[in-house]
Amino acid sequence: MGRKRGFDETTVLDVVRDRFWTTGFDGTSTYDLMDATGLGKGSIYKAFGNKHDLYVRVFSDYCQGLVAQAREELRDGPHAVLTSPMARLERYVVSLADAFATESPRRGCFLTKVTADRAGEDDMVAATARRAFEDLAGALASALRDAQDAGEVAEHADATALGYLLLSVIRGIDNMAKAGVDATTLRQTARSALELIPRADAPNVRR
Amino acid sequence: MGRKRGFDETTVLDVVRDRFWTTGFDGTSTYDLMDATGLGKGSIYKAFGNKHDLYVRVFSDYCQGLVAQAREELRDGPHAVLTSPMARLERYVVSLADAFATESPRRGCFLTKVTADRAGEDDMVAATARRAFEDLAGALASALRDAQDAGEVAEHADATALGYLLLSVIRGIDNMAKAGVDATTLRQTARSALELIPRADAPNVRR
DNA sequence: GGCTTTGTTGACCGACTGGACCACAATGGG
DNA sequence: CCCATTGTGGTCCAGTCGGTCAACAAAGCC
Repeated sequence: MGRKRGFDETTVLDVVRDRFWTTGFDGTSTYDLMDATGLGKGSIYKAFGNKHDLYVRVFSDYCQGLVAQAREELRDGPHAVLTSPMARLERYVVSLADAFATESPRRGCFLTKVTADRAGEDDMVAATARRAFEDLAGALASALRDAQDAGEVAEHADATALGYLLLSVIRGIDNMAKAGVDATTLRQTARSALELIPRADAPNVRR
Repeated sequence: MGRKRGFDETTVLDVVRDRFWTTGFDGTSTYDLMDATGLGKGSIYKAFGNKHDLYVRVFSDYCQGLVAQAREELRDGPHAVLTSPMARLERYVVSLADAFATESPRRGCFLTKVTADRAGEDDMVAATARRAFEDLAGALASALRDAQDAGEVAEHADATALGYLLLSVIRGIDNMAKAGVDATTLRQTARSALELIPRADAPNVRR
């Protein structure tokens, strides 16, 4: 019972996330949120609590999506888009770098932004970000292990460490992209990271 | 002629930078700045212009210092702290990662913070950050070329590309550190990046 | 000791802030 | 057709925002 909602929650949350993304937590007022969503102030507070709750909510949702997407694009198995694990890994990393370098305005990744913006002052945000980083590094490490199993990457390589390494490179490219560093340079940086991954001398049979 | 200043400009700018560092541009009010510096509002505005001017000023100063420090710690020549170029490079990268990982609260690098915070909305900031990134990557590349000359790094390696790669790894570690990722993991990430740099098969004579 | 010049202070301004709250609108069960 | 319940838009509030200003303080020049 009660009155039905006149807005689509997902749409509103997307719009709110984009606002926080471009102007940050402190730089986004409740009036900005009203303008962006078309909702009255009361509706927003009723539906999502206060500004901070809303911020944590959209950030948390974003991280879930980000991790899910990484797992999807990197995963091995029958539904994999590309058959080679290494090809998937390269595609994932390079396409991210490419996106950061070419989008306009360069807003980068919301996770990077939020972490720099609020992780130092907000334990809730820091915990969510940390979890996302660990999951992303895990997904990358998993892809690297797939590549090892396929005989593309050297067995002696530490997949976990390389996962964090690739993740940090992506984060760094994101940050440099925001400053306007040349797109070619950023793409090259991503490719360099991939090239340095130790390759197996002779390809194994795919088990 | 006229009255002398009652404060030390450098000290005040340091305090202001620290405030912006921890709470960001929008999160730092003019009253916060008054509290931190002990100056009246009028004095601040008289001496440094408006809030944005002050922000750009401390950021610009910080970047200059950051680049100078990198060049100092990485430089080859008679005044070098360590004789081996590669040892200097390793020391520089690892000590940075270590600082990001162990400091409390984890505030990371001001350059990373400012870039994420305002580079997207502020061309002045973006230009300064971009210049700093290019200079830092250049200093790293220069150190890598020194290592090549010393026979520590393979000749075929692209020093410029590796410079940007190391820089992006540092930036990424900074970002992950803010989220509270395990210190050991972050140190390991820095070491992994250094280990992947292609070494020369046989050391050359130092020319 | 004026006088100009620069530094300092705190009051003051209008605009804006996050959040509480209220009157009203829609909804569906009884 | 009520009426409890939930959604909605907007007003209101106390406090804060960035920035200006005028009165006052120290300094060197004549």
